[in-house]
Amino acid sequence: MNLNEALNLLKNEGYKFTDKRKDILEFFAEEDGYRTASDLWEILNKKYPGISYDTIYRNLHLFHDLHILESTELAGEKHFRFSCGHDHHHHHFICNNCGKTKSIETCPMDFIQPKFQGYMIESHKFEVYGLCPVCQ
Amino acid sequence: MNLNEALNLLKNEGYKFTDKRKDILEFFAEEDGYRTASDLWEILNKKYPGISYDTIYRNLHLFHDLHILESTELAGEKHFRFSCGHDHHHHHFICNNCGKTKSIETCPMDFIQPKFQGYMIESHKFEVYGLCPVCQ
DNA sequence: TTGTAAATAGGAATGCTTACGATTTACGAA
DNA sequence: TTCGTAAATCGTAAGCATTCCTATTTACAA
Repeated sequence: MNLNEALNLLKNEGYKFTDKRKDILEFFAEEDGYRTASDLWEILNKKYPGISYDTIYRNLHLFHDLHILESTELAGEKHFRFSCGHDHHHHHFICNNCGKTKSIETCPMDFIQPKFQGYMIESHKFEVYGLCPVCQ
Repeated sequence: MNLNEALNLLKNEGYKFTDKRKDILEFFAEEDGYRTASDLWEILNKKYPGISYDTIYRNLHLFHDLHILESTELAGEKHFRFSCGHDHHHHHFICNNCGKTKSIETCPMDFIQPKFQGYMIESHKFEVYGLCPVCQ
C-alpha cells in the first residue's frame, strides 16, 4: 500500500476526494510508524484551524475499514499506521519513543498452532517494544 | 500465586487488611480469566452497595504493582487476572467469549532475538484470541 | 482504648472516542 | 456551467473508562 494506491482505492470505492482526506493519507504515507488521532489533529489543525475531531476519527475508521491503515492499541490509546501487510502477514517492533516500526517476518503462530486442538483461533497479536537505534 | 500467598504478601508489605481487599482477591482467585474493573464492581456492589470505583481502581493498581494481578488491554478496556507468571514466563490464549485463558509456554522472543541487533528490546506482547472448547 | 495513617465514599474532573443536527462541499447529471 | 443531492464536515454534546479530590471511616499498633 502506498499513497497512490490508497487514493485510487478511495475513488474506486466511490468515496469523495477531499483535501482533508488527501492530507490525512499523506501524513501517514510520510510517517513510518504508529500515530494517534491527536498526533494527526495537531498537524491538520495547522492547515485547517478548528478541524473537527469527528472528521479525524471518521476518516481514521474509514481508512481502517478499507485496510489503508492498520491499528494497534498502545498505552490505552489507538494508534494507526499506513498498512504494510497487504501482501504478506507480519508483525512489528515498535519504538516506545518515536513510534517507528520494524517488520518482524517470523510469526509465532507457525510454531504453536498444533497446541490448540479444540480451540478456535480467531486472531493473535505479537508486538515487540523498545528503543530503535536512533532513539537510544 | 494463590489466594493465601496474595494475602500474606499484602500483610508483609504493610498494607491494611480489609473485607473489600479480601473479596477482590477472592474474586480473582476463583476466576481463571481476564476480568474488567466493572466486572469486579458488579460483583462487589452486591455485597457493598455503592462501593466506590475509586476503591476498585486503587486496589487493582495496588495488586498489579505487587504482581498479584497481571493485566492486558482488550477492546480498549483494561482486563486483570490473577498472576500466574511468577515462576515462569509465558503467554496466553484468551477466549473472546468468556475471558478464560490457556497458557502458551512457547515464547516467540526465543526465535527472533538475534534479529534485533542495534535495538533495545524492553517488552513484548503475544496473545492469541479465539473461542475455547466450551464457548464454541 | 485511643491516635493516626491508611482506606473508602461520593462525586467531580479528565481524556479519548462517538454521536448528532446543521451546514458545506464534491461531483455527476442536466 | 449550473444544479441537485448525497456525502463530508463542523461545532458541540454525550458516553465511557479512568483518575482525582476532600471528607469521613476504619484497621491496627501503641
